[in-house]
Amino acid sequence: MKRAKRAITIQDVARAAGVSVSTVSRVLNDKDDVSSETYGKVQDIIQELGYTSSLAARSMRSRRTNVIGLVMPDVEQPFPIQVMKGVNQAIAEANYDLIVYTNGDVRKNSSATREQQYVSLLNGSIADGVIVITPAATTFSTTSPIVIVDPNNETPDCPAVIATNRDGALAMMEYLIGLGHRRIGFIGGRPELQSALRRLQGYQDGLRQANIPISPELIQVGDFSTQTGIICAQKLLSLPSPPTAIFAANDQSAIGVIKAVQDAGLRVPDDLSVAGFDNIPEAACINPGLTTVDQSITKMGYVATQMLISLIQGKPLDNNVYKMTTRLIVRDSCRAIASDTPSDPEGD
Amino acid sequence: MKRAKRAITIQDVARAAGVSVSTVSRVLNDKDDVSSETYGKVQDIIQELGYTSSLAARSMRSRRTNVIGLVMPDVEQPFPIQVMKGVNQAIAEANYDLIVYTNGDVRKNSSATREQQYVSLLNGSIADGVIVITPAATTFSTTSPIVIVDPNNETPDCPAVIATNRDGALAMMEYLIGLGHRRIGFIGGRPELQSALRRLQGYQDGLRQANIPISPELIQVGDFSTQTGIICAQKLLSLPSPPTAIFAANDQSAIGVIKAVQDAGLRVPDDLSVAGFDNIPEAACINPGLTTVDQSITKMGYVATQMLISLIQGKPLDNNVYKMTTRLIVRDSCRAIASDTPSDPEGD
DNA sequence: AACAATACCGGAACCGTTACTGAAATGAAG
DNA sequence: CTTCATTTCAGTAACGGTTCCGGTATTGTT
Repeated sequence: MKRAKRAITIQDVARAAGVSVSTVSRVLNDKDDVSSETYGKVQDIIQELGYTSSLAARSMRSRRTNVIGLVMPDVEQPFPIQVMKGVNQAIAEANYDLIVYTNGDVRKNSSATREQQYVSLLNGSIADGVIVITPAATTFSTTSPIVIVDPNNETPDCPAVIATNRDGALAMMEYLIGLGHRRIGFIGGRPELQSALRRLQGYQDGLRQANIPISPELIQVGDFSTQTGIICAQKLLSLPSPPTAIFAANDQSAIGVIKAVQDAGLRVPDDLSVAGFDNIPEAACINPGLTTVDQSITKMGYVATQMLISLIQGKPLDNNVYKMTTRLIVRDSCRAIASDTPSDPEGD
Repeated sequence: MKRAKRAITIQDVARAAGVSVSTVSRVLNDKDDVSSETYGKVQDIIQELGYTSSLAARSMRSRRTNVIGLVMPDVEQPFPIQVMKGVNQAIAEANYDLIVYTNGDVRKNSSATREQQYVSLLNGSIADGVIVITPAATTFSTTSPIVIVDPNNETPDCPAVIATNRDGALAMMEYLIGLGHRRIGFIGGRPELQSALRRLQGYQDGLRQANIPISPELIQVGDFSTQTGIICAQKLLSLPSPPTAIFAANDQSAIGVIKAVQDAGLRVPDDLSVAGFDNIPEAACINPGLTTVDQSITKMGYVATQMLISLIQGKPLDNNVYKMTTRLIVRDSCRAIASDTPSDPEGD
């Protein structure tokens, strides 16, 4: 590894090329008032010295860096990772660069002030715009464009991409009820997040729609983690009258439910149906395949990035809020209830 | 969303507090020559205005940012994502911040010059040190510390974390041969990567050790992707004398192999044993569970970060190269060969 | 040939921050 | 009452770029 004492600066290039610093800068930024001869000479020197302009210095002076900032809540969860992939795709196509800002400590992340700090940090200095994933905060103060994925308020006051959480959950409930389930357990997500509340609402609306009374004991408060999914599932299973299906507010929890059920010596879906929400990659490869609600997480990141780039380039948005439609993904973790229910046994 | 016209600078804070800019700077950096009275006043104003210092300006002036840069080859692959998680953990513990630099386009990433660009970009301006994952380049020019995860040369000239790729592959071969397999197919990784070559070497050494001749037709050149895993598996299966086991150079390929085998109407492990390398999370949840080689990917990121932080703080490293030991993970995708081999059928 | 227009380039100011230098104020010591 | 050290702060020069402004040299126009 070569380890230079000092980084090569634009001064070094200028000196080597025998031109002024400002001329080198013009070459770097493809300004037109440079003779092709000088342009070539400077380019050669840049190649030769392996010069890369300092992002810090550049962004400080000219408020344009071609870098997009991404603030991630937690790198352990599949959801933000999936969003990040979508962001990455859009970034690549638009010839921007991506800087991800993240803090490993989960506990710190719920803090809204910390999120604001990151936004300020990126936006004020380095990035032309910022994307924030699943913030705890509901509002941000910023000088450059911002787009929020899965915002934490119902009617976001800044550009955002949201999934139709209630509709998706409702669709799942219609599916489960259609399979004959009447006692359906629900494992919620972190209650401080809007998306979790909307999914709970879909659950409740589904029951109401089918004239099934809502039983509070069937509703558990989770936190989107596998571990808590296991615990909540155990609670539901130990009820005097346990549910015949469990709908978890995200796939991570649902995977926990499947684990708990199998550990209890029961089989999915034969003894209990399990449904999730998100359609993360793991949902397809676990056994049994998880029936879930797809919300095109990667596409959410992709769309958010396109929106942000439009804003950066000064183009107005068609819609300030992009609603990502959800889609029911039927795999093998749910089954029609057959025993002791003399309803309509369709051939399936 | 509040959208200020101009970001708040240290000047604004100084003016509001009635002190000089340099005093505010000293408060920010906890220098000792400031009276507690002034300190409190300035802190209050900072809170009130919601001031965050510009990372760009700060890093330009003082060569200390408390930020660590991570250069990722590709955000689609599980390997770098796993490493990133480990990096993130160590970052959080050490109270650093993390900036990830990535470029979405896979084709661009193999370019060594592009990697160098990213390294320069981060190191020269923003980050106190840089971690590079699975570079195509073998050497980097940099002014600040750098640690490489899975470097692309056998004897790295800069601090690195490497898995014992050959040993791990050898252990897998011993296991497979111990199960009675003699015709073992191999699906390699991207041949320009050192880790892929070392695994191939482990495969060959395993055969040699057991006095099994190396058949070139059993060795396929892959690229670590699931898609290519499928294609290579199909080629191997269509051989006049197909293998009884396939060892893929990574889990992604192995998953492709399982798909291809199942699509061909065969069963894993009954008709064919399949083994992988990496132990990515998916390996545990596919059906059948993939027998693979664990190389503690997350820990690689964790260790690399600790090494980098030591270097940043001026502490010398015990070892310039950290070798991560590999471990055989036996799941359900391999089975002892029973039919038509009158060797030694040990009870297992 | 004289002048205007244009292409090309250098000089200098500035972006927001920190490090260094030094000055005013205060207190201690002679 | 002077002298000197100490505390506390303000002023200023960088850091590495970009951009505006203006100055030559070249070209075009009459």
